[in-house]
Amino acid sequence: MLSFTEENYLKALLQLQLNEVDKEGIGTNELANHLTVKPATANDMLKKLKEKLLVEYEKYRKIFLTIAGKKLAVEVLRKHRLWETFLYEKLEFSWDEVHEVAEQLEHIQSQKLVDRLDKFLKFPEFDPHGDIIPNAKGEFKIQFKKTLADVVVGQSCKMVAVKDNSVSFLQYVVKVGLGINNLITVISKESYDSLVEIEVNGIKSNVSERFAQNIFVVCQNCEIGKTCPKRKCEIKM
Amino acid sequence: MLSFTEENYLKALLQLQLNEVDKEGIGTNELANHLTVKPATANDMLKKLKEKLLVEYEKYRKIFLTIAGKKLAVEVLRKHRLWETFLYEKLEFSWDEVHEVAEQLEHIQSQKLVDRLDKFLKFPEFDPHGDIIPNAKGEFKIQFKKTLADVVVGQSCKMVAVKDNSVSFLQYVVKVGLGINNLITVISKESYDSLVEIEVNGIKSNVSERFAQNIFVVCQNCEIGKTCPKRKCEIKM
DNA sequence: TAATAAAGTTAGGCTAGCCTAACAAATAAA
DNA sequence: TTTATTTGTTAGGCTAGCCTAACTTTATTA
Repeated sequence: MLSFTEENYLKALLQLQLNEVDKEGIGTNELANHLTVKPATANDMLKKLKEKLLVEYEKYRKIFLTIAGKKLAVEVLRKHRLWETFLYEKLEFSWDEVHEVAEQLEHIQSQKLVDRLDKFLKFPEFDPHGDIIPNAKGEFKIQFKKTLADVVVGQSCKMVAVKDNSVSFLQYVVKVGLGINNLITVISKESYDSLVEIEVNGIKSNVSERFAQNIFVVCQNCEIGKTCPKRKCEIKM
Repeated sequence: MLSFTEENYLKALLQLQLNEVDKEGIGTNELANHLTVKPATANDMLKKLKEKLLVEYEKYRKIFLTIAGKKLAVEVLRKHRLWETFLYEKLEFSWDEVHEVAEQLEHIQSQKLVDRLDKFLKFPEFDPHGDIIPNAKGEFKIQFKKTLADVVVGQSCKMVAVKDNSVSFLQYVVKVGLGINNLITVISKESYDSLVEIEVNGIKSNVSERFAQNIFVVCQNCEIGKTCPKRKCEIKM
């Protein structure tokens, strides 16, 4: 059983991990800053969490959550977002009031409570802020982070999803010759009008920046559901 | 702002005060015992609470809550019972499961949360154990004092609450076939081993004196919220 | 009322989680 | 590549809340 404080450290690590896309690990200062404690304090806790096999961490190196640590952190996040949903939907709290109270409620220890709350709320997928609520198994519905607009010139990537689900956009995607699992290479980017030149199946075309921002991609080595080898494109969770 | 621990001490003092009607103060050992800590520990906290003007207390003397201390304690009790009601009515917890979780929830700090929860539950007057929920002003309406052990042979009574909220006791209550609002008739009392023979819904069983002392009852003429016609079943706060 | 038992207190010690100050390593810049 | 800067670590100290062991006061009972 973890203390409130331990749970907060794990949650902070998860949030930092999710926040920034191109991130190989989290720093002690960064973590401390996020929790508004001093680095020395965070350091103490990191040793403790390492001892408990909840973080991967070596002196002077970056911090990573272990599978076990991540699982626990996700559970806290799940509770947080379920409570936010409860406060917002059932108790008529406003959008900006829910967070503070959920910070407290997320630490209540009772599996049954979480399950029943989830059911009571009809298994919501999103909290009042539009953030995804992990399901009972701790799975986030996959959420991609990297878009075609993030890919640098000369590199290739794999299309995995679209951000915009409108008919007009989807039709446009088809017209450009794109589809899920297609390999896309970024040939060039024109800074003047922000056009992106891409090549798909040997066919070159130009798309706008806005278009590129609505195509989710992963690097070529990525496999859905697994951690990105470079820890970059991955997928929220 | 009080810590969880301080709140628990105040709540314990209030409960001990309420439990025994004719009581001139609470002892250190008694308090420590109720909280399952050592007397020395309770003593430390008493000094702190005295400093904060939440208890009246002199070395080697009995302990009393001050007005301020009682107010805070009642607020905790109110939250506890509101949460129990929420768990029972909205999340379908059984009545022996609610206590443990409410012990955690009662410490959540948010006046708005309490108010909204109260409203959401339609301002309940009683929790699932039949205990009175103090209103928003911290007023209790009534408190029971007559137990099954006080009922004389041949008379009937109505169960209105339990004194002991432990899981083991509550489960036992269920096993015996008892519940809130049940009509209980005392068939006989055995002076040799203090067993009480009762009949509920046509089913007879024997319970111990200790058990009987933990079942609050009112006479058949009593109506909740009104003064007992015989002025025996209820007490004021 | 004196002896014994029970209740209550003090002293000193422990851990979790925080701090500051001094130091060490890694990274960025000259 | 050496220096400066940033980042991270260690040592030592604090408080809250708990403990045990030794002691003191109050209550009980012979």
